[in-house]
Amino acid sequence: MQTRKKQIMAKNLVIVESPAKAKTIEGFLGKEYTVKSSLGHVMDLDSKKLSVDVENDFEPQYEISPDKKKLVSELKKMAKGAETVWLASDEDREGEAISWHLFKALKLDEQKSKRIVFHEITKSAILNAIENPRSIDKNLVSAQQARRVLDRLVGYELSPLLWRKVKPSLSAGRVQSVAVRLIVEREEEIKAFKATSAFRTLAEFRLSDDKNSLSFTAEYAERFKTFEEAKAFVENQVNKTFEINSVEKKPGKKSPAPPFTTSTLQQEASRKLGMSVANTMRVAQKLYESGRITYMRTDSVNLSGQAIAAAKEEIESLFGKEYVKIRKYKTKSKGAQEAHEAIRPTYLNRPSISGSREEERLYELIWKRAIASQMSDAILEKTNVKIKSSGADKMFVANGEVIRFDGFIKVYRESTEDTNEEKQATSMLPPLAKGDSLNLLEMKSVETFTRHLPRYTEASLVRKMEELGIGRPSTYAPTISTIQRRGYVVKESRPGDKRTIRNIILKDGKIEEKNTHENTGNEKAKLFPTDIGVLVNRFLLQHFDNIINYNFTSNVEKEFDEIAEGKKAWNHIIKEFYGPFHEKVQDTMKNSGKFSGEKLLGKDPKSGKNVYVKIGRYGAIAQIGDTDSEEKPRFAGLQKGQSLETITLAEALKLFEFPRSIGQYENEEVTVAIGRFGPYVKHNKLFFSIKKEYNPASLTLEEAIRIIEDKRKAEREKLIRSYEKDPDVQVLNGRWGPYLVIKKQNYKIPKGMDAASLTLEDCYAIAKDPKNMPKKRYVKKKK
DNA sequence: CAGTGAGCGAGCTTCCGCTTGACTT
Repeated sequence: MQTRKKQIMAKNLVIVESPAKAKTIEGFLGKEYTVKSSLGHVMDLDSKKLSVDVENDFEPQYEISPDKKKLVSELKKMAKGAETVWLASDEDREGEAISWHLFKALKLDEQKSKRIVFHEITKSAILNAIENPRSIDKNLVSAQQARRVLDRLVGYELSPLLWRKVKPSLSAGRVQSVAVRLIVEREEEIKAFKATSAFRTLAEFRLSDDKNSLSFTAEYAERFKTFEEAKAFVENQVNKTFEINSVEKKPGKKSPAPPFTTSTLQQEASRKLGMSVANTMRVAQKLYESGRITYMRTDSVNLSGQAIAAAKEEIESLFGKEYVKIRKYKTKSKGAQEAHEAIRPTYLNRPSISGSREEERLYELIWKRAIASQMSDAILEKTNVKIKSSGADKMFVANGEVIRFDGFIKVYRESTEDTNEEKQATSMLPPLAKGDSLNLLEMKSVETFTRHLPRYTEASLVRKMEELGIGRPSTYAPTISTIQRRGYVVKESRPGDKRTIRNIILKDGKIEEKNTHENTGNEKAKLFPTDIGVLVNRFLLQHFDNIINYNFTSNVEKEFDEIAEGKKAWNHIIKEFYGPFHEKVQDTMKNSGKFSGEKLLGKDPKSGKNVYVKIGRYGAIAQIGDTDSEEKPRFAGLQKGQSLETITLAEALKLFEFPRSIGQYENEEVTVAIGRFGPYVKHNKLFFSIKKEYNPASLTLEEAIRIIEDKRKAEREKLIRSYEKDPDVQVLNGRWGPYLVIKKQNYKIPKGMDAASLTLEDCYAIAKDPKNMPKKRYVKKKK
């Protein structure tokens, strides 16, 4: 085979991290080069053990990652046949370690292997790299090792402590625990927040001598604390005269945002396209693999010279020379390693591509942002107008903004942050001059409330993490799913409350008081902490505040830098940390009791016993009676939506009304109970989930029978075919279409076969073919 | 996920950062 021959004969083997990159680079290099990818790290610590010898200078026990065994042996074979192996992993701490691990795993020869680096995937950059090889930077590798070992020690000592003291299967780590802390603390701030209100007074004016001129709005420079003050003020404005006191014009400008990094892409895709962080990355990966964009996991805002030139050309041809402004951006984020370019289209002369709807929209966003980053400033003219009332001490103020030259705004405008700041409305202003007399069309004093800090969205959490230097572009999305999977945090939409707003309106010389309403506290796809999240955070804060300190990562990063510079030995750094840390872990393990968040709600009126809520082995539970009393306490799980913090005694007592017998059906007892997955009806050993439209507390026998019959009907419709001769064989209709079941084993039905007309023999044949076996799930979660 | 929470005890869970597939009943 052609490729095989080429591989054996290739004089040079180049190894990069990503296969898409390998393909591109192979095109740049001649026949004498074969380019392969390592798919990231090839060696790691065994996940089953601590794999760090804490007694022996913290020697890490690396092994070839189980899913990389095949790849490594393949690369090893190819390396043997090559004259030179070029280790071309990314130029950052992790990349250096990947090269080192490849060197070890492939058993490379120092004479025959070279380390090269490049920051952009262009022919000249690659050729330049080949001209300037170096050797592996062992100090940088040590810094990575320190990072890896520290994370392992923290994660694998804290997590088991949580299993013992809080709940099994929990986890803690340098990054995830801080992410949870951010969300828990934001929620606490929101709970402690008390909204206050003030009255803003807005007036709509028009020039007196020009009935056709544009009307505009100005705000009085004082806000009134009370309704009475506001009312007195507005009443005093009746039949007063208004005149322009001053008009001030100032030039202003706006500059474009830098091209996307992983974090800014996630934020803008969330705000502008409503995409989740994980989805954004999935779609970006597709665009990358199909050669549409550069690498999507990057912390760099840098563009290659080639890209800048292409952007310039594109802007010139689309909008003209005056729209071009070449800019070099510098990263501001902590701990950025800048191994790649910013995220940009591979070809800047393509404003759009064809693909799935999401691919098209995300691509367009990336194109616009990259193009706009090389465009001129928008030139603005800001106007500030002050208006004097004959019946007020302070002025009314109007702000206007006119765009004199649109510049980059022609293409792209960054969306605004979700903050608690009120938007300062600017409006279009008619031509105004000092001394102009104005007619008052309407004046309104409106009650406005202060707002609490916003809850985090996935994307705004990433932004905050980046700001703190916690996590990396490749881990933002996975970290966010981890903290949700562990049950520390939930992403939810919650309806808000209606709030009454008082208004005082002056129109046509008459004063009117009016109440209007606004919706407040409505949340869409925001992150909320759960009981467990709050509890684990409290536990960690109590015992390990140094680790979930917001500065922990940036402090250790400084030490990693010193290791990289050869100023410190990596295991010294680890030793300094581990001594006191490990002692604290052991002390907590021994001397601290269960950390269940137990809370006394009150007394059960029937038995007089104490009623508690706490976190149990499977989640939040209510308990009647004391644990150390002679009589066993009774337990009941809390329902979805209930929380330790908000549950009342009455609500907790209600939970003990289950399981409850509600009658007989087909000579079998029907009971209602609440399980881990919500309320259910039990009948003849079978379970039937109770849907939201029913209330389990008052479920009648009739309703229960309907639930049972509905499920039976669905079951009947599920069955496409069964066979008299062999009752073990069934053709069923599932979520993903028809499938075959033989003795509880599922099989895929090959494409092109009609499920309804399968004979028993067909079924056996399908079951025999290993192709139709359901493959093992990648992420296996089994007890 | 499977409808528990006593008590005993075995056996399991877990980190962060690099990368893609393979896959869902």
